[in-house]
This record gives sequence, C-alpha cells and structure tokens, in this order.
Amino acid sequence: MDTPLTDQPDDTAPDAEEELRAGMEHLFFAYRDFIARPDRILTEYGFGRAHHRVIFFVGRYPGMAVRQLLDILQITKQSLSRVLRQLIREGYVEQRQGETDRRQRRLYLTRQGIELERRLSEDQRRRFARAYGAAGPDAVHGFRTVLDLMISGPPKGGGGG
Amino acid sequence: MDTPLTDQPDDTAPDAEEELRAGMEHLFFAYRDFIARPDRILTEYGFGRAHHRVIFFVGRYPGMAVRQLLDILQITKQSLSRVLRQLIREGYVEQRQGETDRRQRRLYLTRQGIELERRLSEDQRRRFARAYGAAGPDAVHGFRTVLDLMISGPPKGGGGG
DNA sequence: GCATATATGTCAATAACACTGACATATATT
DNA sequence: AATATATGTCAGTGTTATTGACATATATGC
Repeated sequence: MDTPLTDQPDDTAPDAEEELRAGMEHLFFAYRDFIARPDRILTEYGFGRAHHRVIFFVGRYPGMAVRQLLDILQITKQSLSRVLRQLIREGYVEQRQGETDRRQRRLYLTRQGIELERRLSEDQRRRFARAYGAAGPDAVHGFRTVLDLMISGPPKGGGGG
Repeated sequence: MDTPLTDQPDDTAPDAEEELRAGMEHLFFAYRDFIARPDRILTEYGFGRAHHRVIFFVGRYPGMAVRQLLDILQITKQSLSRVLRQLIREGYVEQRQGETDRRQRRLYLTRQGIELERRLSEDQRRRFARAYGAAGPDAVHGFRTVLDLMISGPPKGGGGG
C-alpha cells in the first residue's frame, strides 16, 4: 500500500466512492455469471454470444427489422450480417419482407429458434427467478429502478454515454 | 405473430415470465451502456476491454496475485498474459515478488495506471452516482440485494453456473 | 421522373480477445 | 526427492468486432 486510491476525487467522499466501486464490481460479476452458462451451450452449436443476443431480441420482439436490431446491439451491420446469415441458413431465424416498407426484412424465430431460445435462457430465467424470489418485491422494484436509471436514453440529444 | 413465446413453461406464469425477460433485457442494456464510454477511451491507448478489467481490479485490490485475477476474470492465463504484459511494458501496472510466497508476482497500479483507472471509470462512477442518487437508498439496497443474489457462489460445490 | 436517402447485404482486410496444447522456470509442500 | 503450485511463453485457432468500399431494392422529396 504505497499509493492507495484515496487521493480524494473532486466531489465524492471516500465512503461513497467505495460504494460506487462495489456496485461496479458486482455488476461485472453478475453479468459474468449471467452469460457463463449460455456461452457454454452455444459452443455446441458453433455459435457465440452474438448469436444469443440476436436470438434473444428477435424472440422478444418478433417482426423486428434489421435496423432496430443494429440500434439495440450497437454493432455494425457487417458484424450482424455474418451472425444473422448463419442463424438463417441453419434454420433458427427467418426473414419476411415488410408489408408497409418492403425494403425491410422483418425477423422471426422459427420453431427451432424458439427451442434454442428457451434452452439458452433457461439458466438465466432461473437465476433471475431465484434472485427475485429471495430478494422480495421491494428489492426487485429497487433493482429495476436503479438499472433503468443507469441505461442511457436514446442518442437523440446525446443520451449520456 | 404465428408462434409467439407463450407456450407456457413448466412452472412460471406468463406475467412472471415477462418480468424476468424484461429484467434480462435491461441488464443487457445497462451493461452495454456501462462499458460504452470506457471502450472508446481505451482505443486511444490501443487497449481493449480486457485491459480495463485488469486495471479496475488491480486498482481495487492492490497487491493482488495473478492467480486471483485469473479466478475473478475467469479467463485463461494465456489470455491474461498478453494483456498484462502490455500493461506492464507500457508502465501502467507493476509487479513485485510476494513476500511470504516468492512465486507470486503481486500486481500494483503505477501512478500512470492510477490516472488511467480514474479516467476510465469516471463515466461509470458518474453513471452509478446519478442512478443511486435518483433512486434513493432503499432502491439502492434492493439493487445490491438482487445483484448479489444473482452472482454465483465460489465454484467449490458447483456454485450455480 | 429524377435525385437522394434509407434498408439491407456482401467482400476484403484487420484487430481484440478468447481458446487449446505444449513446455519452461522458480518456489513451495510433502 | 517427488510433486504441486504460481507464473510465463510459444504456436495455432476461432469468434466477434472493426473500417472501407460497393451493390441492390425501395421509399421519399421535388
């Protein structure tokens, strides 16, 4: 301990500083453990985390356009393209031309895709259910409140990121 | 909407199911926005997210052994090695031989490393501080409770992953 | 209709970050 | 002395991301 991190920042007391860092650390751990199991399942299919994200969001919002998915995932279309191509080729996702805007390729999970989604999210749902159940409704409400406040707004006026 | 995700799982009501998935989605968004700014700063240095993780944990736990860092990050030593070598070579992290166990190379941030850590975590601390402040102490307590319940225990008896 | 913008897709090259496997050294433990 | 642990390195590979360039189909503004 020669140069500990207690130089005192501009406006934060050391205790608050510690509380913030503890929160950051635990968010890291929670996310790390949240994705560990799906990551392992995905290797069976030759898929990666990116495939899971697509499966998750298309499952949650069927008929989603590619553009929306890009905005959510915040990756380039080239990155998404390869992943999406694989998922379509192997029968987990299908595309249908948009009805009002025929440039769009709206995305849907196939039966097979729905099955994979269930399998991937099983551990995650159980993990959430256990934590929610053990913590109780008030804690869950607090959890969601803080989580939502931490999310940047849409990048219209420069969200906060 | 031909095959919506309402097949009914084993033991969960559809509303609870929705609540869980909403939580999962928002955890994804929160984490995505949490790392966006540091990621951009890191490119200036030719570093990546892995460097940030090392900087963060070494800053938080000075004198940490390499083995501990590996357990926390849950990556292979080969992966850590490259990152750590860079950080040491460029003067952000230094190693000192352990006193009780001289096999260990204990890790410390240099002055330069501490500066970088501050810069990287600035947005993250502000983000947490804002969310904590706006949500209030009860919500923060609930947030931490749920987050902690979601983290797998140490992999002694098969933690939960 | 023409110009332009949007939605989507693809090719090529590159980088970050993870992996496995193999091997080496120093030190600790039994 | 044998074995285990802590650390490090070399080589090869795969996934996910990037940038840049270019192409097609469709929508929108004038």
